Amino acid sequence: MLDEMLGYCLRRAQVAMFLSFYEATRGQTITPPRFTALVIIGANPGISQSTLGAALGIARSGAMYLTQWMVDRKLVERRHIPNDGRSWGLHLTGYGRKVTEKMKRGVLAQDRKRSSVLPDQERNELFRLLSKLAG
Amino acid sequence: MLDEMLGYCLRRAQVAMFLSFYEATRGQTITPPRFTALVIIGANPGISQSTLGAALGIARSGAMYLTQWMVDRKLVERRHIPNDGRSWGLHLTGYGRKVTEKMKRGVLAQDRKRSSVLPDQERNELFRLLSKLAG
DNA sequence: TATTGTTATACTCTATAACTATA
DNA sequence: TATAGTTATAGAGTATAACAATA
Repeated sequence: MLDEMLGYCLRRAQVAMFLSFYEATRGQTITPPRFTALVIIGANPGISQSTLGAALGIARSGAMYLTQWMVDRKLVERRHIPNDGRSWGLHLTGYGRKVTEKMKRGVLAQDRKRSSVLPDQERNELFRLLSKLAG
Repeated sequence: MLDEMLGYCLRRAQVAMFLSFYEATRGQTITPPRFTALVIIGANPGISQSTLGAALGIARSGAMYLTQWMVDRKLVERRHIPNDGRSWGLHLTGYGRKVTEKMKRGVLAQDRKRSSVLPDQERNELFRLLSKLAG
């Protein structure tokens, strides 16, 4: 009965793709949320912790926890924002940028490799159908 | 860049489908793993805790935790297996069967409803592509 | 008053390891 | 020895609530 549900079918495919992520980041302590956070900060330098949390769908305190993890590893640094003493802007460090770029290449390549069971035309069709479903 | 990754696209679609699950089970404390466990036990009466855990991909102790949750709510009962004093067989109670059947209808209907943004032909194609991907 | 970051605390789910009783 | 269940314990990740500093 579970096989008739699109939700479960999606879940299984997602688990399979997660294995690719895991393989691409083996040995590192990077999880999908951490990786996503690094990519988001890289693409939006100066983003605040709260905004990052909102983008990831987690609470402020969780964003703090996640940010601290990246700061402790010198991947990210907090910089004061002018004209607002409350909030910090998040930026990748030089090291963080290097690590993130390397991970991006690895994760993308592995994602491509795993999804290569589908010819390009089917892969594109899958993207289209998933986007339609996600709304 | 995340948009180019099938893994992330799958994740987003899966989150959207999860909302359907959440709506279908609103007010109950049923999670996907709990629902899955009930469906599996219903389809495999007498299954052992360890086998259930293996099917769900969790450790023995986790299967114990999950089973106890269902037993506490009178959804499932443990029955001794003849000729083996170690293991228990898991069975839905009458009440558990009723609850499970009702949830199955609700979850299936909601899954159908959410995926109805896709015409049947596209929905079937999505199933096919996802299965191919999941291997 | 509202917002940002922070801290304290608790809860859920998961894992590992040790224990028991059976096999 | 090996297996099923159980228990104790610990960890990650999340949430809520309260607080300080700032707006």
